[in-house]
Amino acid sequence: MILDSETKAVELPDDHGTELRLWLRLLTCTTLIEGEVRSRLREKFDVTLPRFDLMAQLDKVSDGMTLSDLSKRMMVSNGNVTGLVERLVESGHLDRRTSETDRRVQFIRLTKTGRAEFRKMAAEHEKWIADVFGDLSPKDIRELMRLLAKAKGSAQRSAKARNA
Amino acid sequence: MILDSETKAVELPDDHGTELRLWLRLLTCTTLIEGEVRSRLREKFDVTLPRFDLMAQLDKVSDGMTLSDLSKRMMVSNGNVTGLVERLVESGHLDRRTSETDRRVQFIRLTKTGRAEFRKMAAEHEKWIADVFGDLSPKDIRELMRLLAKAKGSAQRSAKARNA
DNA sequence: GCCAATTGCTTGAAGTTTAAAGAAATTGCA
DNA sequence: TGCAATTTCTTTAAACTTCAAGCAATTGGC
Repeated sequence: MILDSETKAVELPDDHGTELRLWLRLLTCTTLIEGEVRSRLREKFDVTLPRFDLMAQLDKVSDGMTLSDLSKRMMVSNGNVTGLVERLVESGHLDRRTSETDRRVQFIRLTKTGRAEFRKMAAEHEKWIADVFGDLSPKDIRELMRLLAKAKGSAQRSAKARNA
Repeated sequence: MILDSETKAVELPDDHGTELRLWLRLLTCTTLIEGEVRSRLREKFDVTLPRFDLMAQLDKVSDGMTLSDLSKRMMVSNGNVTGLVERLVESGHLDRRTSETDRRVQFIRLTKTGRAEFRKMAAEHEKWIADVFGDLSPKDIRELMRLLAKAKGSAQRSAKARNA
C-alpha cells in the first residue's frame, strides 16, 4: 500500500485497475441480460435478437427509415443492415420503397403484420426486462440512469478525440 | 399524469418503461465502448476482440484452462470456443494438450509468444478504458460498480428463476 | 461389471457481423 | 456546365456466433 504525506491511500499514477474492473462488470451485466433476452425471444417467438432490435427501431417511427438511419441507430455496419432487412422483407415483416427524390435511398417500414407481431413481442420483452431489474429500487434505477448517461458522454468524448 | 390520493405521482401497475430505458442505456454504453475497443485493437494490433477476450481469460492463470472453463467464463457457446481456440493455436498464440486422466479434456495455454503479445495489448487496452471513463469521478465509479453488481445479481436471479 | 446418464468437445447449418471494395446517385464547387 | 467528392447502398470474404446433433469418454448407480 502506498500512502501519501498525510497517510491516506493513493493510487499509483498509472494504475487504471478500477476503470478496467468497471468495464468488465458493465460488459458482464450486458452479456448476461442480452443472452437471457436472446433465449427468451427464440423460445417464445422464434425470432433472433438482431431482427427484434431492427424492428424495434422501425416501430418508433410511423413513416419509415433509411438503411443508413437504421445502421447508425443500431450501431452496426451498413452491410449488416442490408442483409437483415433483406431477410425481414422476405418474411413479410418489412416493406421497402425507393425514394423518389434520391434513387440511392430506400425507405424501410414495418408491414401491418410486422408491426402487430412486433408489438406482441415488445410487450413480453418489457416484462422480462422489468423482471431482470426487479431487485433494483426506483432510486437505484435513477442513479444507474444518471451514471450511465455520464459514462456514455465520457465514452463519446473519448471516441471523438481519437477520430479527430 | 396519474396521482394517488395524496397527490403524488404514481406509476401504472404495468408500466415498466423505466426498466426498459435503463436496459437500452446499458446496451448503448456497452456497444459504444465495445465498438471503440474493437476498432483500436484492430488498428493498433490487428487482432479481433474475441481473440483478445479469450487470451485475457487465459492470461489470468498460469497453468491453462479447459475449453469448458473458457466457454463458461466468456459466456459464449462451446462451439464458439472450439473455433476461436483452433485459430489461435494455428497462429501460434495458444498451446493445447490433452488431459492424462480424462481424454475428453483439453488444457489450453498461452504460448510464450502469445502471452508476451497479449501483455503488450493489455497494457494499451487498460489505458484506453481509463480514458473512456475519464470523465467519471472515483465516487461515480464506486457507485456504478455497486449498482452494476446489484443489477447483475438481479439478472442472475431472474435467469435462474426462468430455468427452474 | 454393466449400462444409463452425464460431461467435454466437435461438427454442420443458419445467421450475424465486420471490413473493405465497389456501384450508383447526388451534391457542391470551380 | 463539368467533375471530383460524398453519400447510399450492395457485395464479398472471413470471422464470429448460436443451436442442435453427435461422438467419445467418464461417472454413478445397480
